Amino acid sequence: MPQTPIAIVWFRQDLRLADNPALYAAAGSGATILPVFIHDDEEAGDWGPGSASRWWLRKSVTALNESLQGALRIYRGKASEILPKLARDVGADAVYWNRCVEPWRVLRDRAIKEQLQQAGIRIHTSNGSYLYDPAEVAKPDGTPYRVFTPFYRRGCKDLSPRQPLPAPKNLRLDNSSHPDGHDEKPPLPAFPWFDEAEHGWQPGEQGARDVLAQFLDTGLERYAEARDRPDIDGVSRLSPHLHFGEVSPHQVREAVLERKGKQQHDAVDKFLSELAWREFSAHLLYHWPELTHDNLQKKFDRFPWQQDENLQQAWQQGATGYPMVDAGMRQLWRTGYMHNRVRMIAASFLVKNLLQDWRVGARWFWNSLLDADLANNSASWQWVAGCGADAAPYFRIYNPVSQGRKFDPNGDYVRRYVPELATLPDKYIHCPWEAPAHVLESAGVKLGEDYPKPIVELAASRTRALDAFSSLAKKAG
DNA sequence: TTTTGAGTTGTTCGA
DNA sequence: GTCGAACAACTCAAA
Repeated sequence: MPQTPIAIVWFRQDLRLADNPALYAAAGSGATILPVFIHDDEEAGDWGPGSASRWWLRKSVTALNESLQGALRIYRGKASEILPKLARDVGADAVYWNRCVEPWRVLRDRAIKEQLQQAGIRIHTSNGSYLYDPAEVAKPDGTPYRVFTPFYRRGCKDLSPRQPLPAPKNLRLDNSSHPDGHDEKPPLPAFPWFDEAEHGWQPGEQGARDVLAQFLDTGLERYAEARDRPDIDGVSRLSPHLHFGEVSPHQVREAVLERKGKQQHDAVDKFLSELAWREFSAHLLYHWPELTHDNLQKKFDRFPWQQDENLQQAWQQGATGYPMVDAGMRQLWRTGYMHNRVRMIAASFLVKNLLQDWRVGARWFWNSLLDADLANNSASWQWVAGCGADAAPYFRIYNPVSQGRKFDPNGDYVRRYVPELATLPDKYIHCPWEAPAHVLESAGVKLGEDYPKPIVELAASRTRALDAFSSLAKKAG
């Protein structure tokens, strides 16, 4: 038997040492720490990490292992088998982890907890990943919120997030050899074609710290106006770091609040409310696990989705003939990332103008986004489709041309990702089909050859979407 | 229980 | 070019 008790710390979406409540508690117990990560694709079912996420995850786990001086045991397989066996084999006294909201994890973790407890092992779980514990926020009558504003203004008001915890000092790590673990074989690289140098991401806790520092220095002050502009880098770019828990929302919140001077007041509030949307998505997924696949509003079960694989493929490939949509979809394919404003435009186009089921889009994003997050992705797609928690006005249908003119006024963003249109004048950069023949010719663009003609007509497809929505309103449908 | 006010992100039309 | 109004009906939150 070991001289000191052994505590397993099970890392999941909290790949950091600082402000990690599970790690902090385990270290504080005086036990020898045995850190573990498990690639559990089997129990994840349909929602294991997508292709792009795998690239990130692999790097981030490696970075975490380095911070832990190589002590991280990395396994591949069913956590419900690996963890109890490991706990038995090493004679663990306790197992620590931070809770997640993905339905498959909630179910799995509950079963593992019971199993371990029956074996006499102490389980210690924490809320490591959200400012407001999704299970704790509730209306006065005890039921969960379905609308953002009251959730944020009321539900979260009296719950004050914790101060970030320091990284534990003098971690007593288990250094014994462990031939059974340490499956270092990385998952297949997901996006073999994408150029790592191009996007400049650095997965891991240090990378997250750098991105946050950069945002505080140069991004925050203009965040309120710039966040909607894909042509200038006005967003925080924290999303993948937050998703994998390389930085906690508590750390981000605290850092941002420190900057809440007079000038940055609005920007800070705006940014914190964006962080709160992440909280709201987690709240929704926690309370409505069917969010990933069922319309939250049941009447949408009879929405007349079309199923057209040609249209879906054109959308996926960035070949719809609408530059703003195509630029976004190509940015996604090339870099594993898409600017938030463009996500809404591209998503709205698929769901409203093409009448394709939101689940088709959600699946594509899940697979292609480095920051794919089940709560954010599911909640946001339902929001765009109008079947989500809050009743979006039925008439909110984005026009990719007006959105382009408004948020990419010089066409810089389009030109970056749709280079075949690069020499087109600003006036036509968002609507090449309206350009006179001689303009197209001098820009060297043959519509239908170099760049597609629009696959649907905007006004007609908008009317069609409005009709589809009003068909839902009819009683007894 | 009933009632009232409100609901992230938009577009179009006509004055 | 700018600006305000219209665009369904519904659900949720809270009084």
